[in-house]
Amino acid sequence: MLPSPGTSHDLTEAVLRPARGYHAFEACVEQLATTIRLGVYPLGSTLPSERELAERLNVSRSTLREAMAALREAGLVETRRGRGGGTVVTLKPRTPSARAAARLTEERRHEWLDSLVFRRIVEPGAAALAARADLDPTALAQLDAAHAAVAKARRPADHRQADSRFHLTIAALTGSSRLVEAVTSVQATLHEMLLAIPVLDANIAHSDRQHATLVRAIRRGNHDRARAVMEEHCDDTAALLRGLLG
Amino acid sequence: MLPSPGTSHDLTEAVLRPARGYHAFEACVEQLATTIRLGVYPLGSTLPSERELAERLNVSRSTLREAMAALREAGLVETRRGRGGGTVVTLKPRTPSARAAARLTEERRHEWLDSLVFRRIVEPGAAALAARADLDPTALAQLDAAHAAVAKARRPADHRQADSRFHLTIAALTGSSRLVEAVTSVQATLHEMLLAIPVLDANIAHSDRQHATLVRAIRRGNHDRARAVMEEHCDDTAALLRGLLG
DNA sequence: AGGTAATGGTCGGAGTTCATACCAATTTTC
DNA sequence: GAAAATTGGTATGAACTCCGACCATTACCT
Repeated sequence: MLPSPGTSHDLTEAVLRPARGYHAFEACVEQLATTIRLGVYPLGSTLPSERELAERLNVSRSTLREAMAALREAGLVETRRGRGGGTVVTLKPRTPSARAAARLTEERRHEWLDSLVFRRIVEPGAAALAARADLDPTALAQLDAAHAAVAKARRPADHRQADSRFHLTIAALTGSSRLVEAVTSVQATLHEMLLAIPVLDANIAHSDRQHATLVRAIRRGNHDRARAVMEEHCDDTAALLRGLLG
Repeated sequence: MLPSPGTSHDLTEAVLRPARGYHAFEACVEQLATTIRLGVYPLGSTLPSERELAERLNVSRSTLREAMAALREAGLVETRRGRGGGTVVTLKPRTPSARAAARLTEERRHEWLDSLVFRRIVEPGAAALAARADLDPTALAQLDAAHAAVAKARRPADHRQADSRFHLTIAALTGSSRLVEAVTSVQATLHEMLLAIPVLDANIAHSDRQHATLVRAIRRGNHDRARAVMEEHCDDTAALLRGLLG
């Protein structure tokens, strides 16, 4: 579906996209698994009830239940019945490892690189917007909490999850649901990519410094600075990934 | 575990989105109608064959045909059988008019405003990226053609379509399919909004000047300038719309 | 003129998804 | 301890979607 690079930039080719990529079932599995892996629902937390989730995802409960069964079978969650029961996250965050950067579809690779490009636009935009908004104390507390979680995380897997949450939190601060959607999607892909490469302490330290600078810029309302820092942050990650993934 | 649903900045609330908004049939109608109204397929042009469209939209031919039937019934297209036949666009571009800014769902209004926010991030990003890329002569020709079409358009309806195409063309120049998707979506919403307000010659002239500046910046590879101009362009349109739509 | 190819039009069975109702387990509440 | 409430578990039939094969029409090509 993706035109190979160099193909003519024909509008009609570029604009028409799959009207519906997956079946509802797959879409649910994908979204829930992503949500869990990104740490939106951390280890031990309880997901919303089936009925609520079904409504939220705009899917029948039957379909949602099939998705849940898949997650259960995959070991991401466990389920208890009865009032006060529900579905709890049991997945331990996966530790990044340097395996399997090979075995990549050309299409997949193209998708990944495209995500990096898109990210470099969307996330700096979100950062600038967050800096522009005047944030209420609650919002600032969320930002600080997310930032502290990243800074405190010791094990690489925890750091990875906290990092995702940090970036999602910034997007959520803007109050734009479309932005949140875009960042979620971008972070999901990014998460996949980062699992395929080795993690270096130096990279983490560098990243943490950028996070701190970013938070400062957002709190001060310096949107140009916030954007610039986030751009640099994205560029650094992208360079790392492009280098290691080809 | 789940914070109260009043917090608009809650991650778990913000991240979970409908896994699938429409049925395949509706999605097809929507996308095709949008594509036509945005002028990707101008009046008199022939759409791709049903088999090709079905594959492109990742939908069975039966479903696509139902969508086509809806478009036919709505008067957007006409269909002829046999080799050399196909489906041609018959919709005359609608003339913007000052009606029906009333009768807006609160949700709808929220969606519209959100689109303006998202646009202000995505389109300037696309412009900057297009300026950064070194464009081959074919690409430059497409850019110029799209620009010339906007500048030449006399009737408001034609201008509106040409404007959409111009913005889509810039996104397409970047070669990023995710960006094209984002801009398409944003332009579709924008199109709806602009149909609900009166069009002023002064606005059009102003917009045209910005287009010219933008094209110049892109051709020169001045990405900062390209972004700044596009930001201003978005801000101006947004201000107009926010003012007239409340 | 006749054959070929490309197009839309039609049909039927298989798989998904949906909506609804009801059952079962467990906690909370009184 | 009993009732109520909330949660997951199950079942059924309707509607939608998909796939594949085949038919009908028309233009192009030899």
